[in-house]
Amino acid sequence: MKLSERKKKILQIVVDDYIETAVPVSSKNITDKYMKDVSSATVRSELSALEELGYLTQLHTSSGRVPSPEAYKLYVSELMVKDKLSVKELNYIKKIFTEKSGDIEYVIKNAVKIISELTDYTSIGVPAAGTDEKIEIIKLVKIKPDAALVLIVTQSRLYKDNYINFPESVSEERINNASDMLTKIFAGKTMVEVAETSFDALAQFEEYKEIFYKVIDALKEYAVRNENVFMEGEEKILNHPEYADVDRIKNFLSVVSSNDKMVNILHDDGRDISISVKIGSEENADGVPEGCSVVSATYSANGQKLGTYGVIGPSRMDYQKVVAVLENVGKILENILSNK
Amino acid sequence: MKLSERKKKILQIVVDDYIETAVPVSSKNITDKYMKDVSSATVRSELSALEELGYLTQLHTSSGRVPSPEAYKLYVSELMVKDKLSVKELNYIKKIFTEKSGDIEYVIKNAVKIISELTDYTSIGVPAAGTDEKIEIIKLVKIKPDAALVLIVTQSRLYKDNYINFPESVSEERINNASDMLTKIFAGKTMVEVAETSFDALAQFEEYKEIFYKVIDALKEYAVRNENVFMEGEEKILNHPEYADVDRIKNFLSVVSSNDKMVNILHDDGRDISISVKIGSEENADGVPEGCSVVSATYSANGQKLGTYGVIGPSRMDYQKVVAVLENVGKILENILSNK
DNA sequence: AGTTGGCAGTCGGGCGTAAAGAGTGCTAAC
DNA sequence: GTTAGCACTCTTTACGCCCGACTGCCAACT
Repeated sequence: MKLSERKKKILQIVVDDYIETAVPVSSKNITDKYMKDVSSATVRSELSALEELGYLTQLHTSSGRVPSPEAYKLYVSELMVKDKLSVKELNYIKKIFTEKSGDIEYVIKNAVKIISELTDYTSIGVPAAGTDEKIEIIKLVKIKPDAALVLIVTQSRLYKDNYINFPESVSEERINNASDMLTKIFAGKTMVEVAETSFDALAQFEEYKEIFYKVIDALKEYAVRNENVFMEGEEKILNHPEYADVDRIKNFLSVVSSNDKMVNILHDDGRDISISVKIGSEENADGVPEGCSVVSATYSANGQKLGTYGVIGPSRMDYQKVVAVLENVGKILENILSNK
Repeated sequence: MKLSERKKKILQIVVDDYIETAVPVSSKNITDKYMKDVSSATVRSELSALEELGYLTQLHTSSGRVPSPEAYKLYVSELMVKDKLSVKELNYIKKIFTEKSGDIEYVIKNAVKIISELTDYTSIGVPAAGTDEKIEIIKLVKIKPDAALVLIVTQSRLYKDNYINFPESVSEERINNASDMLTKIFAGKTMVEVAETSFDALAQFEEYKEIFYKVIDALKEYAVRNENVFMEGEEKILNHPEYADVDRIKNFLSVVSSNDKMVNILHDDGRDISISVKIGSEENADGVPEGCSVVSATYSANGQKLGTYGVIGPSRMDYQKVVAVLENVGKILENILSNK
């Protein structure tokens, strides 16, 4: 079902116009604004054909046409004219990322913020799971007489959110020894492996075994714990006229504020494409709410996946801008992080 | 302007009924449901008097009465019957807090989650600023050949979100030495003090001064960095009929998703009360949106403020439940944390 | 003096009708 | 293949209307 050039052009016009105005597009509107060389009747028959093909729908008999999810897909993959960011915007992105440094979570937080600012949509990010990376260092840091912070360093991540408590005070020396031994034992294994193995052999380390078991528990917890989802501008969805309806808002927010659902939606499909576009529809149970689209990208540095970032908004989304922003943030990010 | 007992009773009835039903309360409704001993005409004159006193308002001449912010204030401080949590709810709270441990941020996250679950409102929490506490330990932990994590331990907090990068690889020994020296130099001072002092004297430490200055920068950043605001259930506001209006939702979300604004609202006023209730109105520029109320409490353990937690929702809020939940979560939390 | 029933007055919400407006689909002619 | 024209459909808005829900006031009662 190849589309004629004119059909493509008209479809592009419909999508562009609908994205801009949020108003169903009529044949007259098309001829007036974009195609003065033909009459509205001609366009009408083309529109009718495009509807037959599943690219357009009508809300009711006497309304203009609205793009279907299929139309958006085609638009993004073939019809859309790619946007370029202004120099100002590019510099802004660069500035943020060179000023700040830190671990992946911090980078993602900033990326999400920038993306939301530049696109004016709700933006989201999840760090790539590092639990299948090899452990490099395990370190216990004594914080209180009877408590220590468990740090796990893998190639791309630092896990630093778990604590262990001891029944009584433990000397710094013991803790340092334990750190060194743990690193020796577990370096080269992944957290998932550690979580799945039983370490009966550790029982031999008499005086340390208690600490070891606690650390293993901490490791296991990291392995199953959900990744943080970072989000910015969840209220921006309200700026769009299709979200004047409270039920839709409710639905949107309930999806967006559920970490599990967002991780699921953002989870990259292993496909090796830079930018993925998911468009919500009734059948598509991907988790993307109907009428919503998610545009996302997975960024890497030195061959290691860093995380997935994206934008969620109405299907009637400014894909040109969004794709441009995601691509550029990605490029700049990967450059900076790879050079390190 | 003391209210007669009957006026108080009627005002209480109006607030109770309005909280329950969200419908303006009429005189007939009152006599039918709550005061069968008098006629509606009698109640009408009382209502009229209460309106005169500023406790009630009418949306239009032929509507029932709605409580004013003043009425809610009086209701919470004098009229309301305190609620008790069920044993099931109490056990649920206890279970969560004994199972989990960790630093303050983790505790707050959990508290906020529980509060939102039990009250069914949007709940929020901010850790108390620890930047005016005395530093106990400064520790640099080598993560990569040329990068270290900066840990600062104060009495109640652990700061663990700042990194420093070195131009070249630095040995573990040097880093450990630096940690020890830094702890000696800065222990007993607060981060705010450190941020305000200039440490020209450090220039003498030749080979360490570079590391020192970077750590001081990190300290300064902690000192000015905004506290995290934890939030749960921001979509729950939509369950209330007064938030059927998109503009109000927008306003609510824009306040709630601004960390600065929330910190401002939650900032405890130094007053030594356990539970604070702020009710939004036009004049009151406290930052609480009109039509909203914030109920919050500041929790401490061992004389040290831990953080402020609360609930934000429509002024027509189930104060009985909310106050009970906040009080009990606080009690349980303080018990558990003090015994440690 | 406080309370009550009754009644007039006000306002909002729901409903049907009417008219206007926006678009389409179809057809006959070019 | 394209076009102008026309009939048809459906939404939106407005208007008028009536009903119901309250209140406020007043005169009568306890």
